Amino acid sequence: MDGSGDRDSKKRKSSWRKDPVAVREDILAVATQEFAAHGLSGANINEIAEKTSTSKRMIYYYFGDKEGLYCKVLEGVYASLRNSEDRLDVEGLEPVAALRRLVEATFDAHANAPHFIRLVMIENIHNADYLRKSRIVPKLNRSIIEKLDDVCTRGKAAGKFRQGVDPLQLHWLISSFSFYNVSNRATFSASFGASLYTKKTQAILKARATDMVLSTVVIGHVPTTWDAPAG
Amino acid sequence: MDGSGDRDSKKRKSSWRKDPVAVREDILAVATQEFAAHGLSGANINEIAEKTSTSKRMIYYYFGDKEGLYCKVLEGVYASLRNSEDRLDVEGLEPVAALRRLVEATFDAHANAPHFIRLVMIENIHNADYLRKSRIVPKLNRSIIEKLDDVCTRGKAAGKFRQGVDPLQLHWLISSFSFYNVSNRATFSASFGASLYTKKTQAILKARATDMVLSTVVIGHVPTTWDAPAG
DNA sequence: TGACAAATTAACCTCAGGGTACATAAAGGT
DNA sequence: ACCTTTATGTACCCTGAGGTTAATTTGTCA
Repeated sequence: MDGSGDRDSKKRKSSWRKDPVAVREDILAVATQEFAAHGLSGANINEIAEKTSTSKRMIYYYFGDKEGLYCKVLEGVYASLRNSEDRLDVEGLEPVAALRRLVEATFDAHANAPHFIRLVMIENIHNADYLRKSRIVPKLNRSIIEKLDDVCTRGKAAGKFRQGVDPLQLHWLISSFSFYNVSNRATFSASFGASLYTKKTQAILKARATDMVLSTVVIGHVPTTWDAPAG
Repeated sequence: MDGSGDRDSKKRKSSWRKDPVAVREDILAVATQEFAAHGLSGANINEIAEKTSTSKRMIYYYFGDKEGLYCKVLEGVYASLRNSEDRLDVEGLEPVAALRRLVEATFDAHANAPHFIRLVMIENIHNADYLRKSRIVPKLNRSIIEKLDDVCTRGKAAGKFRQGVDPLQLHWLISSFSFYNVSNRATFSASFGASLYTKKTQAILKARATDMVLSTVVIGHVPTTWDAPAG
């Protein structure tokens, strides 16, 4: 397991080299894990330091204090979710297919970004105090709304979407089940069992939620997923 | 405002009387506020003590330690949400009306129970560790599922609901937007502005979400809320 | 090659905050 | 009236964790 660790430890032990970028990233990666796991007050700077390959002093050197570190972590996860959204190409698709794709992609993106979800939960506990300080995050979120707006505009123009459909409200709706599905998994399972969290049932939930969104937005869309035998 | 506070202070000052029930409730009420506001590790026992009309010593006397107090707070808010759900009489209504009523009531109940929402969020951060220890909470949650199950069964029997409709999945869906609407208000507003959180827009969101649920569950239901002019 | 800045280490400081020890007053039983 | 149990007030302890000081090494540019 430590076959190649030799070189690394040599590097760090007898004669360490400077590598500020790697150190910063190392700290951020560990801090993301820890803040996501335990929250702002719950996370422990000493533990974060131990899990990095550097020392506590470096955390303060690069990030000032605990809150500074937390802010950078927050910006990091927001940026990384934006990336996964931006990779989604939806402009080329016909409006209904585009909307379907957007909903499914959002559902999946949330399911695959538990750190993001947990940090957003934590941030909500803190009334978004740190998010509001960030100058980069508001920009990040614009792109998803623009995508939805584009789809809605084209859908209405084609006579396929209802006229009153509002991109922001639609985003609220799509986010709600995508987010809740991950954020409340623990309490939901504790209350009602884990039956909704098998791979199979998750696929069903996604399909039904997607179908449901389409049936409110798309004129004449008839939902069919519930017609399948239960479960 | 303190016209009658005189008697109370007399009671506590010169010759205090024993009143264990009131003391316990006082502590619980304050602790609910504080844990909901700051989380488990974020809440401060000294501050809780200061905000009660009793002392820190009594917290440990009645609740053992911080986690013990937190558990009781958690059970308290769950119980109080159950109450608001149980007061809802839905058995007498025709299935479609009953479902509509259930969705609207759930939306409102969540909107009016911010403490509950925040504590559930906090509990999810802790992977529902404390909720799982509770023996009373699983019982509490059964009643809402039973209500939904009753409505679904009647709806299917009347040929109005799709056959595959599943009460637990339906509950997941209804909870998702009801919960998210409150839980993520802070970050959502920070990202996209607070336009969705006016009284008027909240009513619209509730109506549209309700309409959406009905359109997936009820055969032949045509959603109309989006047809209104945007906003 | 030596001064200067940037990066890093190790040891230390401080105090907030969870938890306890001990004394004591009120109620309740007999 | 006494003893016991329950309830309460005061003062204190002490560790964990956020943050700092000061010295050391590495790189860089005259």
